[in-house]
Amino acid sequence: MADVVRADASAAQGARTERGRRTRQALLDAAVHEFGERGFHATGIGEITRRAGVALGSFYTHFESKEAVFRAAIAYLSEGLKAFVAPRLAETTGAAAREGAALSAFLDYVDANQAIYRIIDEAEFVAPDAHRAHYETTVSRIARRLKAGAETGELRDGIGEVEAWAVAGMNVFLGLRFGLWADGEDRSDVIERANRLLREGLERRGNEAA
Amino acid sequence: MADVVRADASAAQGARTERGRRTRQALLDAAVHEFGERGFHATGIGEITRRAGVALGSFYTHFESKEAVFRAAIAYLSEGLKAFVAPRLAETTGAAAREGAALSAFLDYVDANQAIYRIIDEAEFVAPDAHRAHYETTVSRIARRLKAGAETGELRDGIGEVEAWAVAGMNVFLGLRFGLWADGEDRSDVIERANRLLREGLERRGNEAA
Amino acid sequence: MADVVRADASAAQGARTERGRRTRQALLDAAVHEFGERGFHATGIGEITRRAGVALGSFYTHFESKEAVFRAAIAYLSEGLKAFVAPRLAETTGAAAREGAALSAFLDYVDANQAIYRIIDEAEFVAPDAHRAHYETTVSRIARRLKAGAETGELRDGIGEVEAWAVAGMNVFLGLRFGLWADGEDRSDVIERANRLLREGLERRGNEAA
Amino acid sequence: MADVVRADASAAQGARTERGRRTRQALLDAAVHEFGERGFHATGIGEITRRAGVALGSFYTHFESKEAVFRAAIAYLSEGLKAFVAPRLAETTGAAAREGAALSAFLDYVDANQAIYRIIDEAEFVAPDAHRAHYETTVSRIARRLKAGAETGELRDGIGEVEAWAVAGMNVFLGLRFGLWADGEDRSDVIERANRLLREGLERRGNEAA
DNA sequence: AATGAATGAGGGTTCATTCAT
DNA sequence: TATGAATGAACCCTCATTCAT
Repeated sequence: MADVVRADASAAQGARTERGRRTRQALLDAAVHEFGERGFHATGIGEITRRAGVALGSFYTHFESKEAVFRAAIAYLSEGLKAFVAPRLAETTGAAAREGAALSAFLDYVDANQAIYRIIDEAEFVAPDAHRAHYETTVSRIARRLKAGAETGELRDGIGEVEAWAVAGMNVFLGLRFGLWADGEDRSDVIERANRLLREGLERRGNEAA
Repeated sequence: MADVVRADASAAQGARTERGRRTRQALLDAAVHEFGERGFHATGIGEITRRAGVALGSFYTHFESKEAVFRAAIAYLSEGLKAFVAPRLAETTGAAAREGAALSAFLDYVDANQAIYRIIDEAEFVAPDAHRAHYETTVSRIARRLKAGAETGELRDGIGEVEAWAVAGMNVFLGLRFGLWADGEDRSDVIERANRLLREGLERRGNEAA
Repeated sequence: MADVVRADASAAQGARTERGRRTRQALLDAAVHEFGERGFHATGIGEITRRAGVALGSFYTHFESKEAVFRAAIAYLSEGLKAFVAPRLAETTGAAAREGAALSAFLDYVDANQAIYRIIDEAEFVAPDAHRAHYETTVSRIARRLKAGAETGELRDGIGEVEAWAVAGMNVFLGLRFGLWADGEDRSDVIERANRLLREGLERRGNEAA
Repeated sequence: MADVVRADASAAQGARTERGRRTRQALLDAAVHEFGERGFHATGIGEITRRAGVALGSFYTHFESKEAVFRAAIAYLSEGLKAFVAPRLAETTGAAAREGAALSAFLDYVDANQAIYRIIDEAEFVAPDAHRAHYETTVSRIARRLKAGAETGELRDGIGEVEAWAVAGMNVFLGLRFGLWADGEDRSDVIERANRLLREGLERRGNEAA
């Protein structure tokens, strides 16, 4: 996710002074919240600047357009997620366990950053390239992990892109249902079940008989 | 999907005469295409009526509002998908095979109705209740099938909502990548791999050793 | 002037009904007045619609943009001027007299349509092509008359574009000073002097001596 | 033209130090170019300062407002023109020849300072008083020359303001067509024709017969 | 039912000018 | 003097919806 399309204007304009950098960050934070709560189309520039505590016109000192903040918001959340998940993966050993850790970390991140769902989903319409780039990066990270697991002999040989997209879809939907729409479910149970599905599949094994 | 929230105006207004029924259908078709191509916000009523070949004002003879056609479009696609998938499931036996058939049918439907992705995804922002209802219905259908598989002994006991959401996510993401964004991949390979993942999981079995 | 660049939207949109035609004309009249009084940049769409007695949005039912009405206004005045001058020329005989009649008619038109100056002058910045086209058409009309005068033997041979531009400039500046900025001067004296300049030039003739 | 309305801030502010004087001049030069290329309304302060190589805020150290630089630009060009034309007039004898020299010099000035047209024309809307003052000064200079010619007996008696405005219009339009919009025409021919028109008029003389 | 003109609130963006450093 | 961020009024245009025919 680190290298999601970067179309924001951070370099092109503004942010020459420390004060400018702070204002830009305030605007970006405000945008993440507003977009997350109301969505891109329902959010006006005025709402972003009001939340950031600056004048309307100041917005354009730091971002080229509404779409530009939106893209900046995607990059911000994408990178935030990556930074949040990485250490949790690092401290986990075992290919299957690592996928469980990834899901677990993802659920935790969603808890604290609910905006990520709406923003990345809405990107399908507002910034299709960034949307696709986000998922492709995500999936390629998963694919890399799965291939590493195959190399150590923990996972089956021949695992590739299809499996990675399947895992990504699983995580995203579980994050939607048990992260964003969480309703008091036992989260460790969710993770354990997802992990078992990934490890063993759904079929009854011979030695599991009645 | 049949019972997705019905907030459209089909019953409330219009459709009294045959002519009216045809106009309404032309508008609905046009809306599905326009929403699918441009998205809800980028599509104007005028574009729908132009595509349908009727005057602007006529739109409101058949639909209460823009949101109303959008909901009608969701219902239309939802029901279309259900009607398309059902017979393919009916002719398949075996719990695992049935999930493969469901995915296969879904991919085929997406091929012919690419609008379904954009419309249902955008519903998250435009008609959140319909969006959520769509997924919950989808998942509950999967859950019912999985439970049936457990009862026949083909699948593990205890399979429930978590697994159903996981399967749904898998299907949706594979449909996105290998249906909507298809790029010449071998589709039967996709289905086979997804099915194997679902049946056996990803771990190397003991008897698979070198 | 009849064939000044026509970039207005009269054909493309609106004006399908009689009511529409009336509204469009009201907007055009209002635009001519506002542009004439305040200029293009100082005039807002709201001022035009207020003067026309219609809602703001209605403007865009009839014109594509602010620039489009401006171009329509140029064409309107250009054609109005031509229609006003033509009969006065028709009833005049003699090449030199005809130029005097043209100036005289022009001064009268300016009296009643002061907007023409500001609108055509401002076109240099707002619609440069229309501006240039206006002058080129004007000049070519003058050139045609001068050549006709040369053919009848009233005017010198070899008169061409240069002389036509000179005459045009003379007329425009006299119109500016003694039409738009008129300050009680005797207009017939102006016309007579201009005409004499055109016929005889400024040099003292031999037979005029003291 | 020297005494065109001076509303610029040159005296009022800035220009205390040598550095300040240089910055002010850089801004004025930049403004002349930008106004000449894009026009008053399409030119932003930021474009002027960028071209001048100074920070945005510095603009207001040297000019009171955008209108103020515009007026300064008018004065600058007006005076430049006068300074350019004067020596060419001084070295010419004969009333008619002097008008030819004036036109010739004007065309040469326009070549090198195309901005003069757009800036002075746009002044009609931006600084009407300066615009009018510019033309009145120009015309009064012409009138003075014509009257001098009448006094020496070269030109007819009774020549006055009307003739001066006519000459001014001629020059301006010839400058527009054969200076600004020049298209490879033979300039000396233009000057000769204009001069002949001024001296002799357009009518065929008796002694010109076939 | 159908038509197309009319409505007006709302939104993104610009830009001359001011301010703090 | 110079800098560049900050300000906020103003403006053009869009578009869902209503209305008169």
